[in-house]
Amino acid sequence: MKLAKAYDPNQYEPNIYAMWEEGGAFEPTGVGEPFSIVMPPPNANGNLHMGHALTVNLEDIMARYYRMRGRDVIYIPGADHAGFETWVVYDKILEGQGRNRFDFTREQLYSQVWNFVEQQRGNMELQLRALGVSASWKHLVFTLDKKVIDTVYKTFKKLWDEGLIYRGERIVNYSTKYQTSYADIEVDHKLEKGTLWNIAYPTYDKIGEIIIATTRPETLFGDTAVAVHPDDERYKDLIGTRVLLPLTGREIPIIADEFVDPTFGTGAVKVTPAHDPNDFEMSQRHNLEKIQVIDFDGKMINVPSQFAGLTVDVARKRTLAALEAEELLRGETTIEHSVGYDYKSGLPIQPLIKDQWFLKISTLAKRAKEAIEKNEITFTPESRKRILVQYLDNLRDWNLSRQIPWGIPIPAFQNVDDSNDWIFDERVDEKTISVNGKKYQREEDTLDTWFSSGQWPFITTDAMTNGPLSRFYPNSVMETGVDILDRWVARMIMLGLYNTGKVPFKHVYLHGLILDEKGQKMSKSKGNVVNPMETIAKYGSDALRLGVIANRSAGQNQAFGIDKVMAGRNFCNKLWNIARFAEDRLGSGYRNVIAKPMTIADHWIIRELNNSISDIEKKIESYRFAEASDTIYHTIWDSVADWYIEASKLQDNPTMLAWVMDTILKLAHPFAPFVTETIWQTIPANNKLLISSKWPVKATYDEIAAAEFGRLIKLVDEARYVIADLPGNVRYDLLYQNDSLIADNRLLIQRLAKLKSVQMVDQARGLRLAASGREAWLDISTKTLDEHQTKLEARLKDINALIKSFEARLANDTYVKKAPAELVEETRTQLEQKKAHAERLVNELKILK
RNA sequence: GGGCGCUUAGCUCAGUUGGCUAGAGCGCCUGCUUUACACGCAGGAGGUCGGGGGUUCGAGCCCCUCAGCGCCCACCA
Repeated sequence: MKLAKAYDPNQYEPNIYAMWEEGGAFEPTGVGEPFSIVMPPPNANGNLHMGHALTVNLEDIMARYYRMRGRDVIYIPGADHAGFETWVVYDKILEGQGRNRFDFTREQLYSQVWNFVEQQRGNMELQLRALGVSASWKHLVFTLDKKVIDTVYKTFKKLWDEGLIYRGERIVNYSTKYQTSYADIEVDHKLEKGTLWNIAYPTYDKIGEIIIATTRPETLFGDTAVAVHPDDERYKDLIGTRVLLPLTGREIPIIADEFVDPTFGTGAVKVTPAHDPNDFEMSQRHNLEKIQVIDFDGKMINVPSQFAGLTVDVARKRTLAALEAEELLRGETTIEHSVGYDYKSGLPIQPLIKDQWFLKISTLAKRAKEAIEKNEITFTPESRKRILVQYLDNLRDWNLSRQIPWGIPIPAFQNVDDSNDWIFDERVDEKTISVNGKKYQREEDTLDTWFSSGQWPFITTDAMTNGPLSRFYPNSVMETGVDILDRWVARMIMLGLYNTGKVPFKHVYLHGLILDEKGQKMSKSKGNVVNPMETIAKYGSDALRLGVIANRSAGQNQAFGIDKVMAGRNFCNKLWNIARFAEDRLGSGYRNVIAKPMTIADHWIIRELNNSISDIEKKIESYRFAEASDTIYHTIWDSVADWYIEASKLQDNPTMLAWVMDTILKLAHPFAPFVTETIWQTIPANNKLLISSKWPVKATYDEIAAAEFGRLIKLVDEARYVIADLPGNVRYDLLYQNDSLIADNRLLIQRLAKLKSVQMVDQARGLRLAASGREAWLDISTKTLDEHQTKLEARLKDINALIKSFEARLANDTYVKKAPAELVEETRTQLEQKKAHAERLVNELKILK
């Protein structure tokens, strides 16, 4: 097969992928030490974005690398029903149809969304294939698969039986837009300026008054007390008395509670148990009534008729106006406070009282913390470990209930005759069940998605049932975004330890966000999203992979630059052209890939590639992917293409060229899987797939020969550098005396340095190549030499500066004594070399004078 | 109120336990129809590593401090 001049990725990628998949290359071999990565499941219903591209590319690099290293690798793909996220999308569709969720039953909605997701699914999986993931499709898990639900229910039951799950009336973060409660973490807190109003509450005898301070006057209808600090002298006499709640005339008590900060506002605070978490807690302590005045749709209830049905904003204005009319406003101040917003709709979150299912978190969190502190799980970057521990320390009980139909139903039923009698039962498809002659009604809420995705590592590997994949639990690495460290990683650790007694994974690698070119977060609303599929169509999948991982360090947010992708595309083309060169030289019959070095270039390239092999191993294994990729790029481009290939044009050694090809294709494969496999397939001797072949091993070489070629490079470099400075575009003769390196490689040096000739002379003349220190001169005229004089002087100045700094270092006794002997020795050698170089330059300049 | 991160070439960023004569990609400048590649070849310019102080033989890296930018967590009305 004759390779085209330029690599066209789109022509090959789909076929290559199909070849891998059909060849079973993604399946674990069952041989070797297990290595496992579970993909954070992308939303089944959406398109992939750049963040996904980064995630799966990093994961796939590890999967391919360890597979080639002989490990028993599984990379398990997934698809997420993305409960609330998907629900928001579907809710919009309903809205567009002029309907809402209350027009349907839970079953109807569930099956509608199921169908909707069904239509979209597959799309995401095709996109993952385009990204080149070597994932085991056979083992793909969808977050609503039966085995997921079964395991989740088992976990729920276990927690229930052990008393860790309870139902309680609590203040929850409520989205009035989507009519569901949120976890604490789903609330966006924004620091903003607000008004603190002082409002007078008349004493019961209407003679005095107590002034409270509040940012939410509209909730006063739900007040059931006024609280002051027990030690506050100002209010001491009022404690235990009653005040009249403005606009209603209802009598409420003045209570004393340590919670109140006497220095804030007026030192007196209204207590609204149904709409404020602190007030709720006070109400528990003081046995206060809870009156809900904001309904789940965000409108006022249980208030005087002129306020009923108003939205919160309008109610606030009217309440203030009414208070004003009654002359109860006592001024206002501006304060900065944090307000919770719905992370989806951007509307304020209403703290509301609701019966919800909670998971007691403290024992789970404590265990997770211990495992992390004992380094049973390690982190890249390491600094995130502390953040996670801190998070676990402050975690409160987890609200598991969501009032959305798209999710896993909570398997709980309530006795219709005894509201306190709840039982666990998995028959969630039935509205009512009867147990022991009693009738039970099902819970209509669903579980928070993170409750099920928090169990992902042991669900996907069937660790609970000891299935064939259970050897892959704990997972080797969990790779995901820093942004879901607490909401996902923390929960996987807690639930993993709880359920299996083992950590769910041994290492956590966290990548940063991909920002747009200006450093802004990519988002649909800003319209700055770069679609990875478009990038692939334009530059190829490998180019995207190389571009997206380039120059990126763990945990660090970084802008996406198309120039890196273009560099990746160019690299693939370089690789392609190296292959074309090899094809020319080797024809189609070579199969011997045992390195048999003959020339000094051969020895040198073995040394270079040997170094790269260990370097890349070290970097991948320590999660420094960008550095590993950079090493491959420069090894192949600089060492192989620019030096070795150029050298082998004159001194060819087919077995070596074959070995070099073999080695670089393997080294580059995890980072550019498509182009390397494409090339591999053009080599007839390779009847196997590259993806399934073994990682390259080092070859033996002669150090002296390798060093010789190193010196040749130095000479050529200097010749090129000097010639580039000389005027015009002239080819010069290189003269030498008594120099076997030059004598043995005359033609090679001539070609590489673009010289007219390389000749041995008795009498030297022209310009000595002073830096490389060889007995070599460029044969240039005195006139040209003269013109070159200032350049020489500038170089001499630089070298003298270096000499001075080396000398100063060596003159320093403590340096010589304290620095490692090796380093001191190196400094001495460098000094000698620079001195010799300077001396040669001085001689050149003398000749000119 | 706590916590974290960033500040290195014109731009986007690397830089592992301190050894640096500070790197990459892109951009820029000068040459090149060299028979694998212009998605290329050869050469080059460009940095007081945010400011100040300290530790050390030696600091981009460690410590203190100041400034600017960004992020996360937190139930103070």
